[in-house]
Amino acid sequence: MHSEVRNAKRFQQEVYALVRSIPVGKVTTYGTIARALGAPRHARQVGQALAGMSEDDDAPAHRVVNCSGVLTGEHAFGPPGTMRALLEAEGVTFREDGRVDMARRLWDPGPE
DNA sequence: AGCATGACGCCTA
DNA sequence: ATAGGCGCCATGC
Repeated sequence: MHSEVRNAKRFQQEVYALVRSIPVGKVTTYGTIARALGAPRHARQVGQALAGMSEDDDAPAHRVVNCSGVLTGEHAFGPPGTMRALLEAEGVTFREDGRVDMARRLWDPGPE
């Protein structure tokens, strides 16, 4: 157990905590989360952290999309269409092209 | 140590 | 508006 791994785990926990505060009906992005955590160049690591989430985690990871409103984490929610269904059930609206309407649904906690 | 991979995002044409 | 190129950085082999 090296310190690098510990830090990665702590980062992972911080990501989950922030994801848990995303309001129902809203979405945020990997980059937005990274910035909020003071690590603006770690958008990829945010995705990595979510990929490592265990089944029983309560964090609503389906509310995290990429900066274009594309559901890039869709594959982690079982059958195709599941992630979108979860979001629509919460009132998230989609554009005709299948992307989330970011202009109206983006949630940004800002730097803390 | 080097190379590939990825739930990313900015810049450019 | 959008597709490609490229920078970024943790992980695994």
